[in-house]
Amino acid sequence: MSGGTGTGAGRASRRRAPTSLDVARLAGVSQSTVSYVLTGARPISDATRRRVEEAIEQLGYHPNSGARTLRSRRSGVIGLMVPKAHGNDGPLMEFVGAVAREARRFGYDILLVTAQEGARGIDRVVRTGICEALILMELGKHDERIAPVVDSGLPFVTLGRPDAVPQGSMVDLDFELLGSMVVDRAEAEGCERLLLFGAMDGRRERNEIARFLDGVEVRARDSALEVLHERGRAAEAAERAALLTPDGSRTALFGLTGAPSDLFAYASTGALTDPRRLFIALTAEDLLAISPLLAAVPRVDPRRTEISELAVRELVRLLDGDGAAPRVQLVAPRWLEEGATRADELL
Amino acid sequence: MSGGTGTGAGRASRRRAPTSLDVARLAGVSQSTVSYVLTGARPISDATRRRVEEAIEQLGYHPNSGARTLRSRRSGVIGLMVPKAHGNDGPLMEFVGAVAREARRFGYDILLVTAQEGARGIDRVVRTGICEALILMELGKHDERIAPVVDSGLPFVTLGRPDAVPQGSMVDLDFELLGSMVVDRAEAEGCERLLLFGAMDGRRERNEIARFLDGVEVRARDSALEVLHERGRAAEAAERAALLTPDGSRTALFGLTGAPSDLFAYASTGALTDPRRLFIALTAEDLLAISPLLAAVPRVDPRRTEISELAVRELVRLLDGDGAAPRVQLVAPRWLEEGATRADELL
DNA sequence: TTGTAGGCGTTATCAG
DNA sequence: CTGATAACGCCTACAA
Repeated sequence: MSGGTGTGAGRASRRRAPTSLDVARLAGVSQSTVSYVLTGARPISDATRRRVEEAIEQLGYHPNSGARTLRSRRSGVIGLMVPKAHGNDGPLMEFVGAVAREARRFGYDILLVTAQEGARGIDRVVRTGICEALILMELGKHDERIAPVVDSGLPFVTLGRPDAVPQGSMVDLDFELLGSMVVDRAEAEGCERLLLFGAMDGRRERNEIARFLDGVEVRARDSALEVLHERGRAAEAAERAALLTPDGSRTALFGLTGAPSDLFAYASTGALTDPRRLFIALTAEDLLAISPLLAAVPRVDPRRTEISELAVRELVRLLDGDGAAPRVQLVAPRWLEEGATRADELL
Repeated sequence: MSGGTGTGAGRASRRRAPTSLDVARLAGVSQSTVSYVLTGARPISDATRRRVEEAIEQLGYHPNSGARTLRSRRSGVIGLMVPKAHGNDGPLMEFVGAVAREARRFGYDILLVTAQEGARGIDRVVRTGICEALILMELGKHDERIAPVVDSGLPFVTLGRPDAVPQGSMVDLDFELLGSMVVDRAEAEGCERLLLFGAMDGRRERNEIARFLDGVEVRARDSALEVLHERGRAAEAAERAALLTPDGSRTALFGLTGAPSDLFAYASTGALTDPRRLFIALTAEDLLAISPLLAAVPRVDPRRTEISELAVRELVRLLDGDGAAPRVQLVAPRWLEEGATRADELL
């Protein structure tokens, strides 16, 4: 490419983009053949396929999205309903990024639908045909936004389950399993008590906490472990745990929700220096990653990336498989052990 | 609505969506009239307008996005290039959410383009006509993804400036101003020294840090303030600051980057208990919001929401105004004072 | 102030 | 295995 208007950094001459007809002419075939090469909806001889692909390459042809959507009624776009960020939105971005990446692997793009738009927003992206499927995050138990989704008949997946919505699939962390895992762990660590903190009892209406507590309860039923709840903050829980723990016994401390900063602060005062009496575990929030003090505490991986990817794959299954039935999939939490539980090393 | 197929939660009968022709028939006008009512591209009498709007309402009509895009070459979609999350992505989500909300205010939707896709991804959304404009986040100094954007001739805005890209607009925090603000503040606080931490010198290649340091340098030139750099972490900087500070004098400590956890830990040891000797300030990361220990420290608001909104409005200006020239807009940082600088209250 | 008609670029149904 | 051709739903000159 010597001179003229090459592919190079020319002055953004906004000349008409090549169409499939241009490709067809260059390849010496009909327009429909080009389409069939692209969609693979019909067998094409290797010879012509090659010619078409060369023409596509040569012209830098990209099929027009609007025309394709209009004709095929498939936009290749998945709507992602994101909640309005509240406080620490790091985890949220992890979901969003993972969803977007995985969607691309299957040829889909992600369009953001903010929670702020409410049911109208869902209605809009669905009725205008912008989105051909939906992923819904942090749906409330009886969310107004579920109606237009179900009404549309489009396939959808919810991340975290509000209540059973039989028309769509669901992907979530297995909070019930997590509950039993925590009980198991506490016992394995030789604890006599398990003290839960993070305002768990105040949030029975939140499904994930209810399920976690169910898991704890069921598993603790045939166990000698005493389960206690702490209304307040982590530091208070830790203090109470220390008071509750006689010499020679041990107490486990577990917080489901994020924001362990006060525990962090409490730990740094040296009040949690006896690992023989206290076993501490948390859910893995990004905060911990940057906090050397809590890096050694066992954490539960909430598996956000896996959940996001699974949600996308499930949606693709619903889109591809014609009469694929919706289903619920739970992802098992995992213990992350980056170090021993040596609270005496916290400082 | 008694029986039959009302608007209610019927069994998602995916019947054909109403078209503008349906609306026209119901309103007793021609199809084009419906279009003109919607686009406002031609004056319509109040009577017919009302009839059309009623028909639209009655049928629940939404214009088909594909058809509209195909015909008008405007998709109403803005591509948002998000970087791959690294560590603490809370700030990232703040940008994304604010961009999405503001875009909706102007009738645009946001499509995610992951950095992972690279230049190919940009090329794709641009050439297929999915996006009619772009917002680029965290572009590298000489980013490969800038070429296809410029080539496309589409309007775009960068958040944070890599290097001058005269074809597009830019919106960013005024880091130079921030530099001078920090120097000013240090002087106002009666400090003799300003100690900067957060690996600033190691990241001269990052434009924002370079600009911040420029601001510091220029402002400190005609000042008695001594400016020092700390390679290491916040805690080390604080320790060094304490060592450097003779009785009766005072040192300012400022960290530009986030992740102040080690300063946090350091503060909680009681090592920073003398506010007469140390003045501490930080950029406001979300981490601080949940950390009672650092809540009282003066922070700089990086104004992510304002920057995001401004970026969207700038893009709308480029899209609407025909020959609107690209420009650079810097947002002034602000001091957040939620409390005095009383390090002795940190614990 | 309103109606008529052509075409945007693709897919998919006809034939061959 | 491949070609011609009719929509998909909307916008917008051109006519009236």
